[in-house]
Amino acid sequence: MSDAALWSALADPHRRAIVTLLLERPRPVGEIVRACGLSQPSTSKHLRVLRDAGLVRVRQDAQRRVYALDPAPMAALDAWLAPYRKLWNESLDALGRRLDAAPDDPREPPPHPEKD
Amino acid sequence: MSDAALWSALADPHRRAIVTLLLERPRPVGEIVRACGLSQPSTSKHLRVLRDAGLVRVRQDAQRRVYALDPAPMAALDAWLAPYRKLWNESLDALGRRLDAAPDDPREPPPHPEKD
DNA sequence: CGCGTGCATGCCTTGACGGGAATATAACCG
DNA sequence: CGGTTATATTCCCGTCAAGGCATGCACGCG
Repeated sequence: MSDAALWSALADPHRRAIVTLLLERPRPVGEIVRACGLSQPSTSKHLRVLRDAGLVRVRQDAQRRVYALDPAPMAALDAWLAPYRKLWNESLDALGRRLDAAPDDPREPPPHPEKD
Repeated sequence: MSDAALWSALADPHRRAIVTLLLERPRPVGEIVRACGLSQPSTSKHLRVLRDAGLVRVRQDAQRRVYALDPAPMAALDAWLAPYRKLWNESLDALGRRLDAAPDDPREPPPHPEKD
């Protein structure tokens, strides 16, 4: 599961900030450094993690390295999330209904927990 | 922002496994322990993290604690992911068509979206 | 009641991670 | 070539999280 690299890459707030930053447009390292208020080495290390996760690609422009977002790996997140998506729609929907509905409606859905 | 709790909760592979496990049905702790091969205390601690992130709810049934998934917080992940979703659709589409549109492209390694 | 079961919590150790400073590397400029 | 800019890498340290063990706690049962 190389999902692991993806999740752990995005688990860090600074890295999510960088990704969000690159959502607007590609940026050179120096700009990212200034934007997220970290030291240049730390930023470079974060960028390395993102690169290893496949989330960003780098293009060399003279001495500068311009980092660009590659959103493709996030499709894996979306795929992982997919089974839950319909669930939370149901539950949010059911919640609103329940708060507003009859006092004695059934609480347990058909799929009953088994086992003793 | 409690996004942090959510992301860090799901960043751990064991916790993702637990969540996936609870996707099928609610389960008591003992069952989760057996399923993910950790010690009971470790499992309980993971469950605590998931509970703090709002991802699971617990129902007491005699001595047993039955954990159930609460997918609602994942909507936040979905929301975060939303801006990228259209991007990766575009890029996947464009990827097969024109990998390199830059006129001055130096020599980028072939951007292979392969998983290892 | 006391005891066994099922789970949570506290303590401790270890390993991974993040941050900064210093240093290395690469590219441009003169 | 030497110097300067822009970024990557290394070293070191503090912090934190994960895991196991021992223990505490609640509940049900005999």
